[in-house]
Amino acid sequence: MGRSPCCSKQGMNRGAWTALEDKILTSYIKAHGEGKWRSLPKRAGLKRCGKSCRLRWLNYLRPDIKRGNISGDEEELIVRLHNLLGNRWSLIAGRLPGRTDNEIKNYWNTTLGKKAKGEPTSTGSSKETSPPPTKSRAKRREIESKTTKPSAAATLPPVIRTKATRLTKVLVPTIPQIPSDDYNQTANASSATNPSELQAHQTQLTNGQVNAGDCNNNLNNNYGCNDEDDDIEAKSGFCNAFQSLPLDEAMINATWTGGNDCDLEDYGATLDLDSLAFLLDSEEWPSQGNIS
DNA sequence: AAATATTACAACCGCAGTCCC
DNA sequence: CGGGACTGCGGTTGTAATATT
Repeated sequence: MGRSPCCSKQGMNRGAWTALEDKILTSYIKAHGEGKWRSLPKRAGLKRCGKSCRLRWLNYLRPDIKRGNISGDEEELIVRLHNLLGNRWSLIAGRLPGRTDNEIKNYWNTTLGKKAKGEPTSTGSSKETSPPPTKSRAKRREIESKTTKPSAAATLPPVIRTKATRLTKVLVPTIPQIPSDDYNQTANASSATNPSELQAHQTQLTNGQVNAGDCNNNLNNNYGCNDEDDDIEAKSGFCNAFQSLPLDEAMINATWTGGNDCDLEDYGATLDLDSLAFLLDSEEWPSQGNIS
């Protein structure tokens, strides 16, 4: 497959965007909408590659972006989601309204990743922490690569995947099969969902009979999502996680109650920070090995 | 005040999935 | 069905700003 030449073309601007370029891109997208990134620069009169325009828009210029000041709640959620999902920044970002995958990724790499490793963090002012040993970045990388791998592997949860992989296909992992008695018990405990439907759904999941579209429909039908423009990709990712769930009582009760909105951050309108934190607190939340 | 180190984050790179002819 | 184009993603790099020596 051919790769786009992107910014390597002669005459293309690279590096930091100017205010003028931002303005041109913003006004063009406002007038014509997103998409067709490859041809967008030409049509908009920008000397940038489409990729660069897309990135600039998604990570910086979009009007709904919330910038800076990641709150404690958000930080905690990022940590928990990272424990759960690994470096799938887009999925994590999908649960943090107004945050971009790039921002979360940067925040993790500069702040939270160090915390997770038990290193002193520079969050806020670096004056607040004892001065770190003097190392250039290259030296630090060299040292980290030699020294941190074994201990990090022992202390950090295993990362699911390192390569970019979209979740448009539903992978059905080995799902811990719930004994029917137990299942009926948990299903009956739910007042929000029909137990027989749930059981049928789980059977489908176990047998690999549910694809992303079905899952999408189920989300729409059962969990209050109605907007057809919803991000199927994010839902698919959600479906993957959903399929891995043992569907215990806490999950059924706490998470899937109905709602009218269908934003990415709140499937079923209850996946707000609190409920998601509750969800992640569940002992039954699957290990990462079940998700990939 | 100057030099050096460190941090934060915007931007780029390249792979992989999907679309479409 | 095959292959090129397009798009999205995570990893990595470049660099301005800030802190430290």
